[in-house]
Amino acid sequence: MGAANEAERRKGADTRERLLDAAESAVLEKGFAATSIEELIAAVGITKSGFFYHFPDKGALAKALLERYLEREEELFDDLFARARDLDDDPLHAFLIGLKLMAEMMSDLPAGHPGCLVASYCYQENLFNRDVRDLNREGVLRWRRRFRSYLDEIAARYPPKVDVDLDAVADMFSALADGGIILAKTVRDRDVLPGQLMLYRTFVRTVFSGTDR
Amino acid sequence: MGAANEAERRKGADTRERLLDAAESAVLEKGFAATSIEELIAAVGITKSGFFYHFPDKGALAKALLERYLEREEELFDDLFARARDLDDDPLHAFLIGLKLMAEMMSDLPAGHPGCLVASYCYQENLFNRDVRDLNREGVLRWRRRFRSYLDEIAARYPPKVDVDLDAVADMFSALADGGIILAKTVRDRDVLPGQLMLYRTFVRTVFSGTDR
DNA sequence: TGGCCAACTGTACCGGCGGTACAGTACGTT
DNA sequence: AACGTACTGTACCGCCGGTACAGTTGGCCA
Repeated sequence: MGAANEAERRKGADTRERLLDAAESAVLEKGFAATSIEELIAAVGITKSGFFYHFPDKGALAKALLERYLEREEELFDDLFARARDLDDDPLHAFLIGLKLMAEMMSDLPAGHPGCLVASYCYQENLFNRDVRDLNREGVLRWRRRFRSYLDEIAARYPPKVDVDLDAVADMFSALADGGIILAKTVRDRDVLPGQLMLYRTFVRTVFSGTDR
Repeated sequence: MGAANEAERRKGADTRERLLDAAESAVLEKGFAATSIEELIAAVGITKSGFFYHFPDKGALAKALLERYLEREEELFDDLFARARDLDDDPLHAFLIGLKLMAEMMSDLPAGHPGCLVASYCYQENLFNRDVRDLNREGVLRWRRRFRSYLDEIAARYPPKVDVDLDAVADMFSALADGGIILAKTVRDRDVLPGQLMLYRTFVRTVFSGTDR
């Protein structure tokens, strides 16, 4: 059907990706409103008309950007915790390994974590329509469900030593990650984010195993 | 010297405060770049000339806004932890009371927490000059020093049961607060932020007293 | 080889906004 | 009556986001 030109299609998809790349870093550095279409097309090397060929308006760019970001995060989490589970079949130990891998990954980013789009969008919510805001919300709720399922599995084998709401403990990861990114960026110290993730790790360990180390 | 009109001066200071009020809520809702001078003067009921009488340019508004915000936060923390200390002279118990007061205060905000300017500015850092970025950094470092001093006092009486970096535990409050605000805003659930603060409280309790309740 | 289609370019235009410049004014204090 | 504060009014500039739409390039297939 339609079929048409494969090489052209690849080229188009590539340009679109490069627009999203340029947009992502710009948005994380100065926000969506201050990210001009002109700078994006200059970075990619196309004209303004070219931009509007790929996105009907700036809002469509915002949506596509967030969708791609959330998908990539999901893949990263899937991958990382699957690897951790391969290393240890015990749910608690696997989770602790996963958190350590995450902290190491953050620590290895040479320029520090570039930022979280969810947090960026959150502080500019009125710029976006309902679609995008709901997308953001669903993204966070998916993180909650993911961590909650890990924690449920852990709690089944290790009854919590402390009285905590597991949804809150699940959210705590996201909160510490987003908060840690903000602190790391503003004090300009790459080590803050991995430090916070490792603190989450010791919290989870003490909640379920009650022991240090 | 100069002395001059007292009533006029009060009126001018009042208009300036109202400009800052309008700017603060607007910035937290859609970011600094998307906050137009025109909407601020419309909200306050003055003309554009009036705005530029109070601030030489938009950058000066950004700086004044952040300065006021940081001062108010400082006062709030001073006040709240002083009250907590009045209720219990033990540093650990006082700190735990302070955290509970904080959580209750956040819980009582009818529309949820309006947002943290530090976080908002962090995700728009390239819009601001060095002055403002350094101000933001100093603000966060002041929070760290404050909580670190509480924790040092606690650690002197209650040796930590878990091996943790006290600077990281101090930062953890800020990270959970900022992260909690983001989660609460994006999932649109006021209870998330107080929940995270209470989790920080149980973490601190288990680190220093090692017991649940 | 001719036509199709994806992926653009070129040109023109609009309105909003940040910012500048500066003259004028209302009003309380001295 | 004079002075300073806190503005208003008017006019203007340049940039940028956004729209509209017609034209062009270059692989691919029949």
